[in-house]
Amino acid sequence: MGRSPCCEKAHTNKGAWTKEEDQRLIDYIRIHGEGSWRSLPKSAGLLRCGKSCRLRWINYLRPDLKRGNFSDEEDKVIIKLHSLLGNKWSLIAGRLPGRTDNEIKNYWNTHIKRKLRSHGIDPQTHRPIKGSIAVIHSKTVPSQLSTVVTVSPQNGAVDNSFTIRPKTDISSDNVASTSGTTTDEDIRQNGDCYYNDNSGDRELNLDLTLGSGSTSLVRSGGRSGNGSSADSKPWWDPVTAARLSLL
DNA sequence: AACCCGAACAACCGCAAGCCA
DNA sequence: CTGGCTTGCGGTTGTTCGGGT
Repeated sequence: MGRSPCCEKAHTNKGAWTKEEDQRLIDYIRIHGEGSWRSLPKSAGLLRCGKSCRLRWINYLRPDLKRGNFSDEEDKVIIKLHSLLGNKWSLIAGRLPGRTDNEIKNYWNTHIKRKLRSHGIDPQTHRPIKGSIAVIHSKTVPSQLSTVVTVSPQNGAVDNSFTIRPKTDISSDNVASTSGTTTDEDIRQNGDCYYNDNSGDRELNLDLTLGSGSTSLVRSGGRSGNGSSADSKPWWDPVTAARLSLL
């Protein structure tokens, strides 16, 4: 069958973009807006593949990009989101205004992976690497529909604990929804979880749902165990949540 | 000064999902 | 429903740069 090539390779430039090419792309998008990437290069007078134009715009030229170093807060958000979502860079990027999936992916591969390993944590599984096992205790308080999870790393790190409770028990403050994508809408529809880090005064409301095949913090059964759905799994996973607190 | 090496980041590639006629 | 086209995503590769020897 074979797919038609995304562009006429013989007549397209590759490699680093020149200032002139950047300017052409910026000017064109300023006037015509984003989209129609396939036809854009020709219309804009660029000898580039549409894909390449899109990538250049999204990852480098977009005016709302933050650029510069990642803050500690952003680090934490990335790590926590990655522990829940895995390599879903676009979803993670959607929660970090001004950051792109490519940027986060690169940052993860070059900085965070190393940082986690140095703390004895496997960056892929977010579990302690053999030899630096954390002890996880959890205590559910049914009357309050909340669970207190205590994590005691054995590698000398400071103990940590946090509380998880259904989001409806708290104020309706949400993290800013920046992407406005279907995913965010799904998140709102499918449920959410409130995450409170007891070790400090910051609270991180991840407000997430997950794709298929991952561990989930999302409600999958009755919150109070009264069997409102077929399976009786808790609506959040304390082990996954515990992993978060390690970071 | 020249070389090597690793870190950082930009860009490419293949694939899959979504859209639409 | 089907198939072609477009767009978006994630993995990977290529390039540049800075520090060490």
